Order: sequence, then structure tokens, then C-alpha cells
Amino acid sequence: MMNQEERCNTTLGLRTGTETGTRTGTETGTRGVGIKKEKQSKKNKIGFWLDLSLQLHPKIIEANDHDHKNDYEKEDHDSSSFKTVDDDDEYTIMIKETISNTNVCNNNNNHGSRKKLKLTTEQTTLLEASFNIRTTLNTGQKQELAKKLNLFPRQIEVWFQNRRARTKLKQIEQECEMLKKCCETLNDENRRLRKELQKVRYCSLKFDHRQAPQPSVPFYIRYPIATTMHITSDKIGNSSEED
DNA sequence: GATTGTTTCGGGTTTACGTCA
DNA sequence: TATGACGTAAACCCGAAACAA
Repeated sequence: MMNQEERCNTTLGLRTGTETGTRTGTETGTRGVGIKKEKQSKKNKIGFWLDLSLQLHPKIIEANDHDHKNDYEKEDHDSSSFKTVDDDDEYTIMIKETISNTNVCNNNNNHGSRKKLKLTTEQTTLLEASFNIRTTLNTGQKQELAKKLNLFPRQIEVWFQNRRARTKLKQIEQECEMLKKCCETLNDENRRLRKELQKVRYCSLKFDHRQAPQPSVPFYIRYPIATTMHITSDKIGNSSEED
């Protein structure tokens, strides 16, 4: 429940736009100061908006897609920056009832939940084909595709955004896998070289025993690293691989 | 050149929905 | 059959950048 102070925290706005399902351009943008502020403080705030939306050209909706289309139309409005009421508490309901017969609408989500559209196979196929040609669309291409698929341009936009994100995620996963394998290979190589080093140490000890008194510094340390590596890989390394 | 409004995008999150144990 | 966990994808939110007026 809201307290008295919150109840008084109301906003009044004017909304323009169309019923075509596209955004009105006020949803995003850091410099759209006035409207942006309203959006950021939408929670726990009652907002009244005068809706001047126009239905320019009612879309022809296929029978089996009817519910989803209507839902999306509602959804698209709800997703705009004017959704200022989130929960149907007593006060909100009262406000709704009060203003229900006027042109003022508060753009509340009527059912408290959004419907999720599942794209058909044909739609997905065409979208994928378009994505393979180009990963971003300009306005014209977006509208053309939306017309073809009987979707809203906003849906096309969202699909492409999500698709780009999925592509990037897959790419990152692949790169991660590659680095893992690379790391494993390097670890294997490291283990192999350590083993070879042990063998060299062992050989040098035997050699010193036969040829000379035990030196104070181990045999392998007396050679520069590069030389040691050379001996290791070319001479002894081969024999170790035969093991 | 600075300011403002608009559009688009990336990154992250939320949520509806399907699947499976 | 019911249900909860989980994965997926559509939709959403926000900040940043680019661009035009």
C-alpha cells in the first residue's frame, strides 16, 4: 500500500503517436530529458496520460495470430515511456474507475502480465535469412520485413537485437573453448618438458659420475637456457618420445 | 560551437512459455 | 497428473553514441 505522500506523487502528461506498434521515439535517449525523467521514476508513481494515438491503417490480422497481434499492440503501448503504473493496488483501481469514461488513460497493463509471442517457423526462417544477408537493418528494410512477416517493425528490431546478442554470445563461447584447448595443449607441453628436464638431470648425474668428480653446480645449469632447450628438444627429446 | 531532440545499438534484465525429471 | 527447476527467446530497460536541426 502506498502512503499519503506516494499517493500525491502524480504526473500529468500528453501522449501522441500511432497505433502501428512502433515506438514514438520518446522511449530512449539520454537527452530526451523531460520524458526520460518520467520513465526513470515510474515506480510507485501514478501517471495520467492523455492518449492521442491514431489508428492510421488497421493491420489485417490472420485468424490464428489474432490474439498475439492484439497482445503485442497492447504490449507495445505498455513498453513505451508512459507506463507509469505497475501494480493494481486499491488506489490505482480507484483512479482507473474514476477516469475510465474520459479520454485520459493511464496506460496500465490491463492484465498485469505480458503475452509472449512465439514466431512461426516461416517468420523465423525469413528473419534468419535476412540476418545472414545483413545483421542490421535500416528503417526501410525493417518496415519491409515487418510487412512481409505481418509483424511490427519494433518486433523486427527486437529480433535483430536479440539475434546479434546470441551471435556474439556464441562467438565468445567458441573463443572460450579455443582458449581452453590452447591452455590444455600448453599444459601438456609443459608437463612433457618437465619430464625431459628430469631425464637430462639424471643423465648429467650419470655422466659426471663416470667422467669427473661430482661438480658443485649441476650439469644442466652450466649451459645457457637456449642451449639446454636445444639439446632437450633435438637430442634427448626424440629419445623420450620413443619411450 | 553548444544545445536539444531523435534514433539506434549493446549489454543486461525480466518474463512467458515449453520441456523434463 | 501436478509441480518445480531450468533453458530459451521475446520483450523490456538503460546508457551511450551518432546525427540533424
